Amino acid sequence: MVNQERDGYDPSTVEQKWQQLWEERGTNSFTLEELQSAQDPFYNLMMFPYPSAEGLHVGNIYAFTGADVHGRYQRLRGRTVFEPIGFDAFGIHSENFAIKMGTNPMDLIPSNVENFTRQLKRIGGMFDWDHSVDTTDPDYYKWTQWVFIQLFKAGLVEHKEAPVNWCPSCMTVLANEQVIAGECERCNTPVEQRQIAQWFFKITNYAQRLLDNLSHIDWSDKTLKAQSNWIGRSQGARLNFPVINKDGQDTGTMIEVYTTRPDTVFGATYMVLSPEHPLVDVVTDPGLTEEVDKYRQKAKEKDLVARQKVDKTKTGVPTGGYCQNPATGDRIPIWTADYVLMDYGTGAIMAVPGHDQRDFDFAKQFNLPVVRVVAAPDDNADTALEQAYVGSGFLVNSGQFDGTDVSKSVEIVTAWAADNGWGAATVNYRLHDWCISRQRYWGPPIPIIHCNACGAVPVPESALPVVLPRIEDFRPDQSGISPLARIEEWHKTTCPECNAVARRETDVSDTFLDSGWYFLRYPSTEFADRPFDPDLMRRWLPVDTYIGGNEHAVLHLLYSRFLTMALHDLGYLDFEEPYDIFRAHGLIIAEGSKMSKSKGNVIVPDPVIEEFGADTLRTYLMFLGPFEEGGDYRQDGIQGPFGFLHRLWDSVTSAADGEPDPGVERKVHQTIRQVTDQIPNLQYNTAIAAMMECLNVIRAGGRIATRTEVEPLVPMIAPFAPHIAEELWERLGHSESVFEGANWPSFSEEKAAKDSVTIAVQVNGKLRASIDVPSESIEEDVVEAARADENVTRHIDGLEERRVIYVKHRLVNFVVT
RNA sequence: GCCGGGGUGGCGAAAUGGUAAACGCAGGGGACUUAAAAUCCCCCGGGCUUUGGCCCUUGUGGGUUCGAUUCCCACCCCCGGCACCA
Repeated sequence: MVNQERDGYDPSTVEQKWQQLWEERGTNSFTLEELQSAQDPFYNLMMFPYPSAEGLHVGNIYAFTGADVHGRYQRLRGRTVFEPIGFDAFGIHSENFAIKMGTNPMDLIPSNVENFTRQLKRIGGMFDWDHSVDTTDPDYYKWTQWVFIQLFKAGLVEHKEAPVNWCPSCMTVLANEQVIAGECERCNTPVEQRQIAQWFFKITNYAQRLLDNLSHIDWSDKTLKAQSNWIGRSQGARLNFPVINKDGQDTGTMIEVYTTRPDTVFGATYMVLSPEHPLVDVVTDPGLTEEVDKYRQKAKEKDLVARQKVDKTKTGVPTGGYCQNPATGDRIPIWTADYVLMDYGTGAIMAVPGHDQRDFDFAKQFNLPVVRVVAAPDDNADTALEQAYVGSGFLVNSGQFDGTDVSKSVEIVTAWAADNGWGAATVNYRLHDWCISRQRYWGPPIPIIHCNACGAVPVPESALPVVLPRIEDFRPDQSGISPLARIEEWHKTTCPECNAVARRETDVSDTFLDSGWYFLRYPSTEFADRPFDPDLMRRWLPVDTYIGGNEHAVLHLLYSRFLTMALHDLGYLDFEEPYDIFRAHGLIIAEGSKMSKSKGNVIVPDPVIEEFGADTLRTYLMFLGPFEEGGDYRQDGIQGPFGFLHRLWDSVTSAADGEPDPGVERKVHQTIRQVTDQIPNLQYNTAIAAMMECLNVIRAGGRIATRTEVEPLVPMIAPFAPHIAEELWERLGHSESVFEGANWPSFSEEKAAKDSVTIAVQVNGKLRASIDVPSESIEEDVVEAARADENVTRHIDGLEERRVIYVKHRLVNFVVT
């Protein structure tokens, strides 16, 4: 423990004082006029939290502090920094928690938001509380619904049937994460799939643009890669296989398959349709209908998670139908098997067991023929296949294409198929359309009215918001559909077009829609008549820096890019990418292992702030390790930054007038240089270490600092420890906040320059001496000084000197034999 | 299986081709003090040592280089994500 009596630093007094002053003076908040006229604007965004009942944990604080440091630094450099925060309070988490507690989410959320607000203020974030958003506020979700309607009008919204996880015992829709090992997490009943009509956003229309833009946005590499993998562009071909009857005659039905290896078509020995494929009924032999139906029913009973698990033992049944392989003319059987997914490609494949491991496994299981159509350079057409071969080589057993190298075969065979009218090159994406329907209560109602005569009609914009009614019975029940469907007085309405009796859509929208556009709203919260003001958009958007967790690498970050792109195309925005820079922060663990309630190692910030202050906690978190990699929170380690801030306080408050010591001044300038370089690159841990080192030099031997030596450390520590920085800045005689005006210190290369340098002297790469030489010494002098060193002499005497390596200001290496 | 990120003292870590272990924690010794705290000074990867020094050490094995924690190849382990994507 530090003696507070002596140095007078009491974190809680200082922090309360400055938090109050910031609020009174409006230090961190903007008026509308200020936003409209801001010079050199910098939009500093961080991912807004979901306000849980537990409150903020140290992982949240870590993320917010790292982003806040970035914003505060930009402000100290003179930029006008807008740093808003809000609450992503709709969604299944809040709803499940409310169900568990037996509380209505409408009561639960405000108290959570209040608690989060208190905690966020306490850690000293530079938040503009006048521009906060809460996604559950009708003034906000009015515009979420507006976004839906704009996309609907643009033809980017589609209503179609899609499978959902269904618990037959709870009679409710489950989210994927509520399905544990194929069973409902609440009652352990096996989960099945149900087809329900749902609303989709056609994000796949944008797949190529979403992929292409990745090459010019400045994002963390791992996030870019995750998005690119998620979009999953693949190049291949669609091939048509005619269905034939028992006599080998064409029935007029075609099965279209997608393949990335059209060149292996000669090896397609059977076909597989996904159990959901509509042609299964058409091709199935009447004698096998029962078997096939049984299999399809079994597949349906699998939940969506289990269905996609890799399983060594493949299942499937023959349909009794046949196709003709258009390359060989052979008759090949049609099977149905659940290893083929309706979701991808065309939901049907040509099976090439020789060159696809899944098809190979299936063929072995059911004794289907395996034909080699690619041979490795040292193999031939008859080399046996022990497993699917996917390497390089040349085509075999492929008619006129025998001998074609596989590097060219895809193109050549596709062209042949196209010429003969049974195929075409195509691009396929793994990305699916975005299902935004939720058969739940806690979200914004989807603003659609279903009319028997007019179909699905959007709610007129003048009638927005469609307010989510407070209902006591918000839990899922036996009816199995959205809770709002039970409230007739709510969903019964009239059609906006024909005035007939009609019904409101009773599904609510996905939380990712709420968070998909929130950054557009922050600057415009004053405007009740528009979601975002065009002038403010031009001044502040796109976001300059967005910092958040990589757990949102695909969903949130992809959806918000899509919405921005769509709104751009509709003429609402003049940019199409929302975030210039995105950086993913690392994860905080505690005492070497992941924080979890069950382990009981969750660090709660409040008691830590109580004992050490927010400034120490912030500085410690940023000191733990590289911000983009995370760190290990250890209880004992906080003493380091705590002591550092105390010593800084002591040195600043006792600083004397006078000339700085030249050696100390050099260190100060070197430190400014390093910290200035590292903070914008989020290298916070080493920037803090540099300041610690600098203060150690200033205080060495118990010396009292001069004011010029220690003053630059105050604005430099300010991004990390804003309260103590404000207090010390004031005590140094400044009347304004350190954050008003560009108070970042400057350095001079001249003053940072060393007048002597330590040179490592090696013989054959091994260190034999260290010598000090004047930094402007010429090579010859340094080499001679090195050669003169006694220990060096011992190692080179009597040997032949072949080379001397000289690296300025670094080393001399004598290469001898 | 695929795609990321990692593996360095007792611990968190630093160094991106040039003195491995900066900074901090924990530990040990000393100064100041009636005492404690705070502050300041010293030690703190391992081994050998004639105390001058010498040898070993960044997951493992190889390579490139005067020189490799850093670049290349192969392998092992840990963490995260995706996963029958045709």
